[in-house]
Amino acid sequence: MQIQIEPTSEIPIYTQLANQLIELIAKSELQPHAALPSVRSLAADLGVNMHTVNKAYHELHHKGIISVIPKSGAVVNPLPEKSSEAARQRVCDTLHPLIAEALVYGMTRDEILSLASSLISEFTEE
Amino acid sequence: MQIQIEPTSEIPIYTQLANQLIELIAKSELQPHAALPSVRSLAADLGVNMHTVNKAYHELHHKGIISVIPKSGAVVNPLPEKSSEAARQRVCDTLHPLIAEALVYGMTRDEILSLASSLISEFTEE
DNA sequence: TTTTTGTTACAATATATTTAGAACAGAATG
DNA sequence: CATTCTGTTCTAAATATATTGTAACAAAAA
Repeated sequence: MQIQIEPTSEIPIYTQLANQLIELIAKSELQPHAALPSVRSLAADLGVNMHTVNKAYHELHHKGIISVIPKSGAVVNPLPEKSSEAARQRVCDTLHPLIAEALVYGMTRDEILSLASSLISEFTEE
Repeated sequence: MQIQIEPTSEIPIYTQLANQLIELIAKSELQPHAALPSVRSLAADLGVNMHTVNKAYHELHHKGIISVIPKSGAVVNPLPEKSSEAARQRVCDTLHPLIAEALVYGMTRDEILSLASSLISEFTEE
């Protein structure tokens, strides 16, 4: 489980962890039905508190990306064949201000779209 | 200045404000060299504290989007003809985990790219 | 049966967010 | 020139969030 936490980052540790787990799933390095490490063992590996890992897991659970089975553990959910409306809305809400920022930075439509395209390739072609 | 703040949002007020100002600039409703309202007047309009508006302005200043002239006021910077490497990096850093999330939600490459494209149009064609 | 698991509870610390009040000096306005 | 407005700075306080620690519990797994 190749995960790097930067304790001095302005991004909360639980968010860093949730993001990196999402990226591992997107790259299929964590496949559907795969069991995630226990909150205690992953916390020990990363040098953070159990509750911090637990918080990351529950954020992923809330987004429907993993299932947390009480007293047992967490497993990766299968990728839905069709994205839910709620999921698309979540992506849209985050993407909206980011697109505005990119435009204000002087990025062109093509620059933005090819950046997005290359980031997608990074996950789907590795 | 059509800005709506949601006090109960999990997104900090100063971030909501900064994002909406960026969107106004992206839509050219706030044009280059336009003066932003004083921190006191905008704070009064929005029903928030002066320091909260000040924090939003300085975040935009830090991103190079506006200039804050001491003891005078804030003005919108001209859109750069060419996006800086730092700006592109900032967009990339935010876009990277979002793309991963969209893929894990089951969104296809085309769904993601056409969502991005339509969001770009929303700013450039209105 | 023993170990491991997530869960829950209480507590403590640190940081971030938001508000408030006041004072200051430079800029803008009349 | 005098007044008003401006962002800046400072202190202060309240609230929320983030992180860690310890402990105990009951269910699952070994």
